[in-house]
Amino acid sequence: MNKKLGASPRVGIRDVAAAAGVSPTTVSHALSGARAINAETRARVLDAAQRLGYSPDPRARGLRSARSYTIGLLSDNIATTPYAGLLISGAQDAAAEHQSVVLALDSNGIAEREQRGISTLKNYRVDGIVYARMYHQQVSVPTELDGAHIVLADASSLDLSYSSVVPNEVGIGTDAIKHLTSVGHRRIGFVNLSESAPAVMGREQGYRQGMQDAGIPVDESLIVATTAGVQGGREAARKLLDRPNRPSAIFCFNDEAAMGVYQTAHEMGLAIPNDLSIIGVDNLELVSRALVPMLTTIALPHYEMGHWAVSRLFEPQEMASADRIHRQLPCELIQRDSVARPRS
Amino acid sequence: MNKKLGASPRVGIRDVAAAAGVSPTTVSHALSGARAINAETRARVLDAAQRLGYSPDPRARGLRSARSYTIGLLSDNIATTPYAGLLISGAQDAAAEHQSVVLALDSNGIAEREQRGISTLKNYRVDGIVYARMYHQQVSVPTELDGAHIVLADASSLDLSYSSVVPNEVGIGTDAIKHLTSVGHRRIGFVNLSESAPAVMGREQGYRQGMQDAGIPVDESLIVATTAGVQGGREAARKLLDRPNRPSAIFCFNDEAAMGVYQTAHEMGLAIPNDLSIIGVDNLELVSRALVPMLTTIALPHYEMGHWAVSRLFEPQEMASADRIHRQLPCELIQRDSVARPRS
DNA sequence: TTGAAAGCGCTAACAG
DNA sequence: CTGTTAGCGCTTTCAA
Repeated sequence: MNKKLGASPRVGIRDVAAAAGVSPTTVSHALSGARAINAETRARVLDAAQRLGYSPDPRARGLRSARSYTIGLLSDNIATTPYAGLLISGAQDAAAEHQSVVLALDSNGIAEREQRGISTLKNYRVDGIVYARMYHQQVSVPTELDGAHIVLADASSLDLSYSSVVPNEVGIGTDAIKHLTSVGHRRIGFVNLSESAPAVMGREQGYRQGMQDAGIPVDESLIVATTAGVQGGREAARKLLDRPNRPSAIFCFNDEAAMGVYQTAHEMGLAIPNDLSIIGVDNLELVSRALVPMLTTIALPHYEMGHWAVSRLFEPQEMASADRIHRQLPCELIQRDSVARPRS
Repeated sequence: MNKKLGASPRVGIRDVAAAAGVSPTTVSHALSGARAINAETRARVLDAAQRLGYSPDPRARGLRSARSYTIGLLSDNIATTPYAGLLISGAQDAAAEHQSVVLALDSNGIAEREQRGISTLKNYRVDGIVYARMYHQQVSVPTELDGAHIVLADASSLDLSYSSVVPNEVGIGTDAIKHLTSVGHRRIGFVNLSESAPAVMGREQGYRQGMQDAGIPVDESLIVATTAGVQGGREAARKLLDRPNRPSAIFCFNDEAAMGVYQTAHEMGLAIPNDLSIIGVDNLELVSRALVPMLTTIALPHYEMGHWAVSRLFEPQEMASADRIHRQLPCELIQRDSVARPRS
């Protein structure tokens, strides 16, 4: 007991070679498909490998072929942010499709930890790096990463020399408004953050676009910028609802803000969705399913971003050409119970 | 541009050896401390290594020395569960302290994915495995892992042949009750889950213990088992509060249940904390800070469990002896605004 | 206290 | 289509 994993003398490529009556080279190529092999020989090798439970040691493989079969994932706070961990899951799945694995390192937003993370990834000779953020933001890639094979996830950078994948922020706005106008709303408030981030700008643009698409002139007083968090949502709702001609629906920057709007609506005796329809962004199940009534919201494609980023790292064009792709992924509207047609 | 990471011909042990005027062997030993080296020579080597920015390739190292400098972390849904990702952070930090890295694989609760994860970890020749769960539960370690070097995190198993680390569930209960009784509560409700899990049993035991410690006989009708989720909290609160002699405080199995209790209290026109004090477990910031008033709760030691588990893997005793440690970590009470002394 | 040689498990380069 | 040889970068043996 307490043997090391694989203590039973691991079967190596020589064992398979012996069993199949061929050379190790042939086994290697039969398994990797790197060169043409007689079909029958190949079958014999595959069979032997299977029987012996052989699978190549990625370290030895990498040592020789200058690949590590490992992708690095450098993030700020993803591991500790609700559901953003899905980005990691997506990355893992994509890596697995290429017989690779992901080494996820979370800097927790601390610069020094990021530095160490970069060193670690370099040490482990990762084949590529996903540089990710927990929410869509503009980043500048650390210079220590220069020359590395990098894709940005849930982040974009000023210089466009890295491929990147982010949510379609404008689409989030237009989809939300489209959903609201389609059930009859015309006075629609927008609770936005008072920061300058891609998500903030994009969703506002989408809001304006959506209103325009519905032929509704934008009433600037219906757009209120507030601070992050539930508290911000409460305050913004107060401004929006505490007036004679209040909106019949509110599009919230995220679910947290929406939660604040719920609270204010409750205080004011407004019934959701009949007196006020609400739509959020994030699909934080913990919040959106807990609210009464359950919140209609737009889910961010975390899993998909992680998957796309890693897949991209494996594409030959990414390696070869200078053409970078900047992809915006669509976001899904999750219909629950906080939207209804307006009264009257 | 677009060179591979470390394309600039990486400095190897030979370069350092040349620069320091010694053999590669000496460099290796000077850096690893595996054998005695003349202090001056050693200094020269260290200096050269530093200057050249050398650090050994873990793959080559591992290939020779039968270690991979990699710890595997096999979990069910940790990456996608709010804040449980902290367990991974803790594991990473502990691994870094031992020049290692963690390969985190999330099965998403799918058996087939777990199987593949195990194969992957075996392939990568990890030095040890943390078998983790997103919440404290009883597990049986897959037989495929037999012979591996394993520690359980946020999980325990029937056979005690693996070291494990879990939250002190009983302590959670006694701490909660102690806090409540210390401000004067005597009729304290307990909203528990109707499952049979270590957390459920442990917290109830802690509740009883806490009441006993305060010299208060347990009123069985004050303990109500309900389903998981906010909805369960709402129903349980209804049972507890809709009676003449209602409790002045409620200890909730978790924050979600607490959220449900808040909602019911609101509906019934009960003011928190003055009419009803509430205490939760989990410290889901998204929930506990969002509620009005903010929720007093008990935080689970996710980070610490991850850290402990990996640290344990590196301890020689763990390797050598059959003595397994089953550790219960203390949990911190986070005081916010949902507890006050009862109305006379 | 140090160095030279061998080899971890695999794949690339070079034959045939 | 297949095999032989060499060597990835390091650490371990063995020898001095």
